[in-house]
Amino acid sequence: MIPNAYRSLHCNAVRPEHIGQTVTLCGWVNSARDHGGVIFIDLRDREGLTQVVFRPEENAALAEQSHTLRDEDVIQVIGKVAARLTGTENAKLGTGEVEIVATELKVLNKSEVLPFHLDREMSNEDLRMKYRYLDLRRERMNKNIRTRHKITTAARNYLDATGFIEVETPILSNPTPEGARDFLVPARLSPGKFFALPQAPQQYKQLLMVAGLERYFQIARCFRDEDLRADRQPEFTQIDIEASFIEQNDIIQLVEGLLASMFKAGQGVDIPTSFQRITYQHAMDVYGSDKPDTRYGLEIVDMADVFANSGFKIFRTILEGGGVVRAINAKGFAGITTGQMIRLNELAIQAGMKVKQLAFIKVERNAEGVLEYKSPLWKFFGEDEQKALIAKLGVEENDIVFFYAGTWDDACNILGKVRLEIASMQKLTEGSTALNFLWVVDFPLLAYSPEDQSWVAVHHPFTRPKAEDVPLLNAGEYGKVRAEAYDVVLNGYELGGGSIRIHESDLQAKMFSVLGVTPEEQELKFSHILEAFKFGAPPHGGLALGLDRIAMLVSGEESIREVIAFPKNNKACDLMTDSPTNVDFKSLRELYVQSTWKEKKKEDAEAPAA
RNA sequence: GGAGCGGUAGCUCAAUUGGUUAGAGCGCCAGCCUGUCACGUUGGAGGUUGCGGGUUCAAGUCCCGUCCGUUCCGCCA
Repeated sequence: MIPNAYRSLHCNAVRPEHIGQTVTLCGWVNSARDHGGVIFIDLRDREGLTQVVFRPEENAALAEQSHTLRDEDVIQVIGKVAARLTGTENAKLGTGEVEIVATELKVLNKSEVLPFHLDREMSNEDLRMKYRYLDLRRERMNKNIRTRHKITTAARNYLDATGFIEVETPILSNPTPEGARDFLVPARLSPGKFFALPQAPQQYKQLLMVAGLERYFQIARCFRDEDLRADRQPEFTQIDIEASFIEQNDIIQLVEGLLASMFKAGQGVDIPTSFQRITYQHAMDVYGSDKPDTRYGLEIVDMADVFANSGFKIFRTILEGGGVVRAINAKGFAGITTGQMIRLNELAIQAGMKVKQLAFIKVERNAEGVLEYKSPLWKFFGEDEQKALIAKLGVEENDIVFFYAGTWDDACNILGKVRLEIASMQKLTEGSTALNFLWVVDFPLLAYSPEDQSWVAVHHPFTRPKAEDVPLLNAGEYGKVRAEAYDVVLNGYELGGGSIRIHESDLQAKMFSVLGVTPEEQELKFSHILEAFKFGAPPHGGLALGLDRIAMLVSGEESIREVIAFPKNNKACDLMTDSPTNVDFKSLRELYVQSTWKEKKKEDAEAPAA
């Protein structure tokens, strides 16, 4: 801290070495302990606390003044640093061996009583958001905001050191044809036209590669007008990266180093700089998710070989029809409650399960000490099947095995969700400090959308197909084409993702046509990028990391709201500033915009009862 | 758009099967208190139980509607 007229030290900096010195401190009254005679004030600034003592026998007028201090008053104190009386040291404070014997007190600003306690956790989110500036005074929030600063700085430093150049791209840009809903901004000088806020600087960063920048990054604010979640806000921040003359492996190594520097800065931990890599296919098969949490097992096991010739007709028929039979062994979860079972089934039904109940086998020892396989379907299995099943799943006493038989898509989706819910019910990650980073690679390039009755890009339309799969693309086997795309995952959270891009205009045009973008639309919406690719676009690729999620995980929080200074609530409103807000007719008219929104009519209270 | 959980004093929560004047801790205000650090202590103020309707002799509690918060599903290239 640079001393100035307001203060000579931060509160937390006062140490025994200062004993005898006169210091000036500023801050907030954290607590005032008035003993009638002597008064203690804990003075707080952003760095910490120092105890200030006022004694009537030394300065009666000053002591009298100190009686009027209330919590959160902003004050300046001049005083002499003294050792605390023997036996009154406070080991809980960094400054607990010393105190300031005040000689001058200036009240810089009185505070009204706060609407909530700063030193206690709150459950009233409304109130926290309305008084966010007070919420941020709390130690936890102060720490979160500063941790975010540290990891952002670490990222900047790392990327600068590895040759990346920070470039700002436009916030006012064009709507994205596919993907999330855009926030629109009316363009007054182009009547009737609109800008959109960027969902990501995707096209700009690729054009910077065409521009020959070779290595670009940006701490980029992005906007998506979709419904919110604990880890999704309408505006959020990405560490956006793009580089030329690189391959997937180069990006992966770069990002491993980048994340290591960020976790080092934020948490002080050294994470391994070579993460496990698994294919999308493997992730879906074994975890039923493309962002698997590998802090626990509960792996999904394919049971096709066990049931291929099963006497249990349902399983056999599904297998013969090209479906799958898969199982999860929840170790030690035979004590599942009825309520938990109901919840699992509800979850599975919501995820697309066609039957009412998940098939299961529960293994418990009965009163006679004999192992019992309690299950609606155990009796349908032959003895060999039973043995094979037990061996394959490692079934033991107190386990419960859940089955799903159906299409591969449904099995992944349903068992993936069941797996997460069981882990939550069994509290498998409680108290865990594990950081399970991994890469998911070889994503499919395209997925068929039954709603749109067309193929859509799994990542985005600029993603490069794997070279060896291009023949499949040309042959129209769209579902089998894999992409040069990769996601980085931590403990079940997608931290970021990216791809090697298409840099040839003919391949890009081919991709657009597969996606059902007509030549006219291509010309209208993408002519700039298609044209740019004709002028010597280098091979390039990149990735974007969700800074908010990383900050959340580094801080051990469960919502990104806790690491964003001024977040929006569930309805995308800011309760502090009461935004969004109505605008008057004149403002709208200037923009050539008219609202069609009508307030719902109140129910006719006057109407006679029917 | 759908589902779950929640809404009681400024804050955090309690209130049995529907039954007395809706309580506690913290905070606040006032008094006392010269070594506390979540100071102590005595007293006091503070409530449209989110809102509207209904059932009932009686509703914080049951029913219907609605609003708000939150979590999840849908959605998020």
